[in-house]
Amino acid sequence: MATGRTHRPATRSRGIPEATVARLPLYLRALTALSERSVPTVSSEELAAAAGVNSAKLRKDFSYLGSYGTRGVGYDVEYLVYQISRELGLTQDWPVVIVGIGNLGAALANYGGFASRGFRVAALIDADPAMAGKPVAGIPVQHTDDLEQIIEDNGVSIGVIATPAGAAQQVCDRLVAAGVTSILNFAPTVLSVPDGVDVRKVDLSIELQILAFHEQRKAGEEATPDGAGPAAVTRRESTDQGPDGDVPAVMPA
Amino acid sequence: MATGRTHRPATRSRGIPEATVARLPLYLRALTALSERSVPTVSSEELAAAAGVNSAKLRKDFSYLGSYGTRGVGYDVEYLVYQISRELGLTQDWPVVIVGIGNLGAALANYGGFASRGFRVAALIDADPAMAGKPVAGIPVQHTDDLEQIIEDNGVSIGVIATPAGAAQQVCDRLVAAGVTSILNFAPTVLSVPDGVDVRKVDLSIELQILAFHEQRKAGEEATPDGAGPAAVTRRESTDQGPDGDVPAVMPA
DNA sequence: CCATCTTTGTGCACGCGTTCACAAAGACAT
DNA sequence: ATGTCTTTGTGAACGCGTGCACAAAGATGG
Repeated sequence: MATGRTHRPATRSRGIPEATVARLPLYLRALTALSERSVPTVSSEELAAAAGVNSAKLRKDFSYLGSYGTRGVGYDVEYLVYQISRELGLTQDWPVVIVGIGNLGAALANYGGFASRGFRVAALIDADPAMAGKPVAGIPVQHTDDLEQIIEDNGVSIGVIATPAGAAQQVCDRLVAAGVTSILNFAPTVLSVPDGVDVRKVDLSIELQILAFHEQRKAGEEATPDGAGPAAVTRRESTDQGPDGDVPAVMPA
Repeated sequence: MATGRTHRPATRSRGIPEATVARLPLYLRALTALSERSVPTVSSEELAAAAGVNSAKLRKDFSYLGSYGTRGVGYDVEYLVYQISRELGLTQDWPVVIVGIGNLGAALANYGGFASRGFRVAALIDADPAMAGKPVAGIPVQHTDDLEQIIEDNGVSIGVIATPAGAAQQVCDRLVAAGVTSILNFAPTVLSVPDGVDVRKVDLSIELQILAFHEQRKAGEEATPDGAGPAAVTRRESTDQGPDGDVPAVMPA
């Protein structure tokens, strides 16, 4: 998982558990694919397989939304697509601003997955004056000075931060002051926001580090006299200096 | 949270809970910043604030690694940086391949956060013959045909998939067959992998949808006769057609 | 050497999330 | 109308993660 909710300590939003909300987009995607293939109904078992989850979990998730299934038959695909879309708020238009148009910001601006689900890139904002006016993904980049005005003019409530870490908190503060109440943060920093503002974090480096942890564990399984992991892959040389190497830090960070 | 572990159902890897592992990179980042400012020691309270977590949680997390603190004083910054780095496997070199060099793939290749933490971009791979040989982030793009050879030559065990959704599973299968055992997936698809392979997913569109859900909830709080949410922002027109609108699906998906 | 003060490490309780297993509900055939 | 068969919806048990609150440990000063 590349994210971690920051604020809002798992408070059930309206009877719908946070964990369920996080899976709804997954179901929606699977259902949309079925819809395009004109499949009329689907069972919890089939849909669960397509979404990569347990079928009991899926049924319980849907039970929070209401009783939308038909026993003995399954769920009506089109109807469920609509219900989930409505629950997620995707039946309305969400203008979004992206702040920080570097490599990542530009990639996000070009990302098709946004526009296709009710999210409209209302503006691109960057602090570099040289960027101003230059079009990225067909949208002219605007300068940070006009941030507040842009937010207000477009009624933006969702902001995406793709700036360097050093600028993120400052940008965040300005977004919040201008009325933004939801932030998707790609900068590798902990943002502090007032109550009522939601922050979700996407950190590429953290994801890789978690993978590295598990990878190291797999590689080290050859040594454990334990259950003897099946066919331990010995691909990399062991840099270990014993289980308690006391060498002082050398990591560049 | 932009991620969700797919495989490996929360199995404690070696006494260290999955949730703790996911926070270690966060602590490491905060500690690195302290180290650069030459701060010798730090208390659990201070470090927790910097990492944005509860101090009791932080102490419990560290207790899984061992007793690295000194009561009455706190934790030695340099020592802790080393211990966490070692635990995460960052004291060794991790060659990584990125498959799919579009907007996102190119942005990832340029992303500095990788190289700075022991992750080395060993190769960039794309299916478009026109891309072959063209340098991105100083690294020449290679063709998909050579995928297996590249994995083997570089001893790669971590792969990043940034292809379109349609190609992801196929690329995944080839990566796994070639020996990759950890995958970071940016494509909006559920990947199926054999046991022993870890997949982490980063899905930008899902993150936005989760934010939209909470945003909608905030906006709709004006109507609830309940506790009367403080100063409900009435920024967007209510598209609601009653709490149980029975309109058939219209979403484009 | 003793007293005091700070901070760690953890026992414990609580709540959320997951999963099993089954009763209720409806479709469908006869 | 009745019986069978499929699939939903959910009660209940279990396990993980979180946070409180405190005892143990060590530093520091007299």
